[in-house]
Amino acid sequence: MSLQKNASVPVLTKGEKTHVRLRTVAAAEFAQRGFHNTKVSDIVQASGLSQPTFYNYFESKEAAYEELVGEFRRRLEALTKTLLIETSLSQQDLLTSVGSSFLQFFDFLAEDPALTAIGFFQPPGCTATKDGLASWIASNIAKEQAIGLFRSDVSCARIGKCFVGMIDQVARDTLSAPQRAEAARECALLLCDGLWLRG
Amino acid sequence: MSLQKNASVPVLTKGEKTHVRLRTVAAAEFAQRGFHNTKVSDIVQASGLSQPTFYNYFESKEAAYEELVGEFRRRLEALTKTLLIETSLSQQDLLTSVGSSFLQFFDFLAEDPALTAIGFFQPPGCTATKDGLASWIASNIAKEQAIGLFRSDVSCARIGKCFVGMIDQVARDTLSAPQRAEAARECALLLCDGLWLRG
Amino acid sequence: MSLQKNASVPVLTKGEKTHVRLRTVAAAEFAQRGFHNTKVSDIVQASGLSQPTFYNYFESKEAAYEELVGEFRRRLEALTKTLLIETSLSQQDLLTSVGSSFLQFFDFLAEDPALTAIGFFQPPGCTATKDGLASWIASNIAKEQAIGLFRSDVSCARIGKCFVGMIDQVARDTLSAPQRAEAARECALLLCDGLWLRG
Amino acid sequence: MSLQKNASVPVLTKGEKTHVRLRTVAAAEFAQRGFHNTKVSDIVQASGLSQPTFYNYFESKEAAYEELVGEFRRRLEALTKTLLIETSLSQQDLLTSVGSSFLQFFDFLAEDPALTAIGFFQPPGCTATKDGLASWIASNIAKEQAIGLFRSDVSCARIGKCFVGMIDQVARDTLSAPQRAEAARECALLLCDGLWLRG
DNA sequence: AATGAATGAGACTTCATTCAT
DNA sequence: CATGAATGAAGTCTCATTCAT
Repeated sequence: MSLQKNASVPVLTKGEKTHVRLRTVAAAEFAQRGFHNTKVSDIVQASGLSQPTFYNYFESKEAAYEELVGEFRRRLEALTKTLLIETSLSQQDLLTSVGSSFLQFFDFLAEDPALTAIGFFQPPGCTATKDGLASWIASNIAKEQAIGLFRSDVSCARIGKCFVGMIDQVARDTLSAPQRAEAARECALLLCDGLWLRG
Repeated sequence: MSLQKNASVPVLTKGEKTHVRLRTVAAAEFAQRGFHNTKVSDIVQASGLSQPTFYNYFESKEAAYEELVGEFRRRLEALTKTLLIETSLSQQDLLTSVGSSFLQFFDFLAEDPALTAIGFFQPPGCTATKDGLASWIASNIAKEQAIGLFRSDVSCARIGKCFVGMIDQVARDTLSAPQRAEAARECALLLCDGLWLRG
Repeated sequence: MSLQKNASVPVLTKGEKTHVRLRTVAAAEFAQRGFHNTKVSDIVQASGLSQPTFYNYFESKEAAYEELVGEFRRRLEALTKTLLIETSLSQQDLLTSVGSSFLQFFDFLAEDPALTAIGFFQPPGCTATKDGLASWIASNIAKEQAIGLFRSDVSCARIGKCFVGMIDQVARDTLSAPQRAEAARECALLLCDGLWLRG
Repeated sequence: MSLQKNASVPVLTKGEKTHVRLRTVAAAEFAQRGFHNTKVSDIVQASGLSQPTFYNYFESKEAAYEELVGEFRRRLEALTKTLLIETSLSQQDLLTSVGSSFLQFFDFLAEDPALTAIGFFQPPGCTATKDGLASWIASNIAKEQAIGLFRSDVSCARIGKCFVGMIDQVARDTLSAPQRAEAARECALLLCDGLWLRG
């Protein structure tokens, strides 16, 4: 038994545990009530702590919010990076692949609903997050256009925005895993195949 | 030419003019700063009026906001109703028609930017507005599916949401008239034709 | 037909009628809600008039209130003056006479309930009114003590206050005419005969 | 003598002391100016505190007022309960006993003049307090009538009201201890013996 | 005789934030 | 590490009152 072993188990000091608790509770409160309608006193009360303690761990209410939004964005960016398609595919495989991308976004957004609400759906942060996402996706698309996967007569930026818009509206509802799969399939179908009946 | 003719010109009383001014200024302030960061004192100051006057025309700050949001939604719903396609079209004409719908939405959203910000982009009202729009569009789509214009293997509700999501993200930027035309064309292309290159 | 005749019929100008209406409505509103909770806007709304009109007839909200209180006090003082007993009476007749005084007070207070509420039961005016009444009664009592009608080992001022206190508490409830008669009889009994059983 | 002894001395925390101070000052201010004319800013200024502090200890201005009125009523009810006469007495002793009851009320009302003003003399609470007192007294009287101490041809409710009315009017003036004794004696005389001279 | 329109002055209440312990 | 206690700074809303017509 080496000490190494303990290193893998997260050993949190009391202070770190408090920080985590505050972050978790803050996320839940912000998600439920929105930034403006959440009071610091709500957060500490739900945490069983006092107000000054909150300020031991966060510069301000706004800083706490930023911290949460920032965390969400980092995760989202990381995910997006993994979704780049790097090789040519058949149309059928492309459909599957795009569907998988949608699904991974939907799953990601469903994973931590409070954080998602704060980072993706709620003002004041949601706009910037979506702009970021749109540009990350656009940058993927640009590469995919370059290898001839996608049409190039629509700008990658535009496609990125449309992609984000679809995700945004569709993921707004809380969806079960099968519902997410279905939604991803339909979104892919729409985006790849287009709106109308084909002969 | 008799004085009668003036009867057709809207003659506003002083009070009505004040109401209009307050509404206009309030819309601008709300649009610029958001609901929570707009103070009644900002609005009246920018209107050259006193605070109590505000309360002569609106129940509360919130009521004023609702009034503006409501107005926006009514207009948006009316527009949407006019965009139903009622006859079968060739693929080419359909593309044009869908493009025209996008364009009309973009033009509408650009027409009164302050009101649009409040009703469409800003919390707390934007979610409900978009849900409304999605359902109005879905109801159009359902009819269009029924006459065989659009594929039916994706639910009209889903298509409505995707449509709204695209509009939302694309219209977020302030666009000039030609930019809007371009954007509408591309969105239509994407939604009708799909993402990839066709042989 | 002489013009004299019309003199007996109250011929009110439009302005006088408005004044009366405002006074009546104001009395009702003040009585119902109290001075502080009655808004000038309540009064004029209930009168079908506008706020500036109120100020055509009263200096201020407070002045209107004073006018009503003053009117009540004048009537009450006049009544009290008529209740002086000027001749010696048998004990039985005295009881009747004191009972009659109580009854006249109760009837008076029931006559115009709104005005009574304002002048007799409600602050801020009620204290002064009762002090006035107590002193008017005391002055009657003094004379009645002088002619040997009442005991003199309790000061007339004290008796006046007790009298007023009894009236106040007993008349607080809205009483029907028979209830008032009964109340007056009991009060007289108590005040003349005393609290206990006599052999 | 151990430190233990201090345990019997009420040790108030800083917060409790602040609460007490605010209550005391609030009572004085309310008593002096009345509820409507007392501003929270008056109270905190006279307490050397800031406005938010007031709201740390009371829900609202009204709640603070209620707290004071409630305290007064509780004390008054407790006192009244002790004044029930449970044994038969001679007329002379009864007079003394009733006089003592009056005196105890007068002393009680003089004890904490600010609280008395709020709970007993001032609107909006005074009416309910007096109704309460009248009914508590009536309930004593009922028992005293049952054992033949008092006449039963006047209802205990009526006697209760008269008793309260007398207390109310007589105690209105600020009286010194000897004046209170004199007042109590005269009131007892009046209530027991009646108004007129006896042979 | 009456009013549409406007306001000065101020009250209550809230909340993020800090100090001293 | 944690908190009891306190507050600066605002913000919404109310209401008696007045001006100009």
